[in-house]
Amino acid sequence: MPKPTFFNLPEDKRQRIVDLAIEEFATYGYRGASISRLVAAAGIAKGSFYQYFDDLDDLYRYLLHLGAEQKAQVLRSTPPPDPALSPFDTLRWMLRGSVGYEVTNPRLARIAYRALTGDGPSEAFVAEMRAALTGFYRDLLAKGIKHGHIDPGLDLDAAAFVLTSTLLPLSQYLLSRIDLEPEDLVRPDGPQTAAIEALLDGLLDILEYGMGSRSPRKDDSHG
Amino acid sequence: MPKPTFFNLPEDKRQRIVDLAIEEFATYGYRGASISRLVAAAGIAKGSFYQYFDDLDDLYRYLLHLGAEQKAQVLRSTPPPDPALSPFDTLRWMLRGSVGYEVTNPRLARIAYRALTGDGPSEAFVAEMRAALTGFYRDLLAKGIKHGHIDPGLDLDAAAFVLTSTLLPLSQYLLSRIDLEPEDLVRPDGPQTAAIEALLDGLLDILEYGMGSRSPRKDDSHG
DNA sequence: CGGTCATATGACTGACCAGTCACATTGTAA
DNA sequence: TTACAATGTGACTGGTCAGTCATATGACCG
Repeated sequence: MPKPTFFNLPEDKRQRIVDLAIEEFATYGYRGASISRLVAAAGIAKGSFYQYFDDLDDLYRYLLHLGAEQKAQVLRSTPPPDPALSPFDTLRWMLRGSVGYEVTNPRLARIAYRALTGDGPSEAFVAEMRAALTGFYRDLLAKGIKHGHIDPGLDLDAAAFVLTSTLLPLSQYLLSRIDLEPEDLVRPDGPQTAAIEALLDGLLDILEYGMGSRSPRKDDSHG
Repeated sequence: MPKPTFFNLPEDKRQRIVDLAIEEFATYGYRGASISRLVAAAGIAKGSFYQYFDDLDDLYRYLLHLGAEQKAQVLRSTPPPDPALSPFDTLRWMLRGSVGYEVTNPRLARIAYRALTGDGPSEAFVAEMRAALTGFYRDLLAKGIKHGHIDPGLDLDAAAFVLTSTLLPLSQYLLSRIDLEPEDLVRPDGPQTAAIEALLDGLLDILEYGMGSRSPRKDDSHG
């Protein structure tokens, strides 16, 4: 965590440092980021950086923390669906929120995505965060089975893996497909919003149908 | 591509350099890899490195090329299924081969995986390779529709994205789940092989059911 | 005014790195 | 043996970097 000195900084200066740090990490990745370059861009002395942070890693984790907090706040702004409904209703709600957030904060989203896919402090860090995500999806599906929305014969490991793998890069995929002005994204009635919704529907339809209750479970005797 | 001098090297020396280069990139990533460290480990002079390669990027691309070639060779060792069958039969065949290869060459597989998920020469390089993969899955599904194995109402963009996202990290996921001795993997009747097959079945079942022909396409009117 | 504390500064150190190049060694053919 | 080409070598250059520290600035209080 940053030192008190950092939080005592005037709002605009602190924000400038955060913005430039996001730009630095998003451009060069965790390994490529440089304190020297950052302080030069921010117009502060090298020594000042060390008044604010222990090191680059400290700053990096703070940015991840910031992103997680902002995303959680966006999610809290709309009420979650009834937990008794299908897990895919919950997923749809989560994805609307997180995609909306990430698409309006693409640079920080990119850092967080990379953190979950290998760029980051250590392999263990990455593995830990991914495992947490997979565990969450697993629980969600287990609840879905209890409520009869998910096929009881489902391979939970396989299913949780599919969800993690698919939903994690989703925002990055959408960002790569829609090269557009950020203001388009704010308008909830824009054409891009509709395109995003359509793809999200197509995606969840595949997953929900693939994992949902099946009357006669398909006899799968390959191999 | 490496220079002729590299290919003129005695087999064992060349192999040693390749092995240590794989170790270097797998451990430190594209950005973190160091020529100085590599030549020290390999016991060759810095100058010699430049007799063999233009630079680290040259070596890196050569390793990716090598991995792709080896994987293709493994795939060629078993005949592909009838193209008129379901795309998922083709996928099953591909996955058996590539998972088998990657699980026995985990270090090089890790480099290739990272290359496709952000670590690498440039963002453009990554995007290009991912796009090629997605295009391949898209074509495969399109053929499946023609033969009646895939739902004609399927959102091809969404489906190809799901396949790319799921199948790309599959080997890495399996590798993380099975901490085992490499020799276990060679034995085609080992317990790990069965576990891999089971998860692969569970995975493809979800995807095939989600994308396959549906008699009455589910009415999906969320939103 | 003087004193004290928090903050800002940037020159400096030691480490690492990529890439070069003049020279050494080895292989090969005349 | 000599001559020549291919290959091997590692000290050296110029660059970037993280992290330090003595010093400077400014704010606040007595």
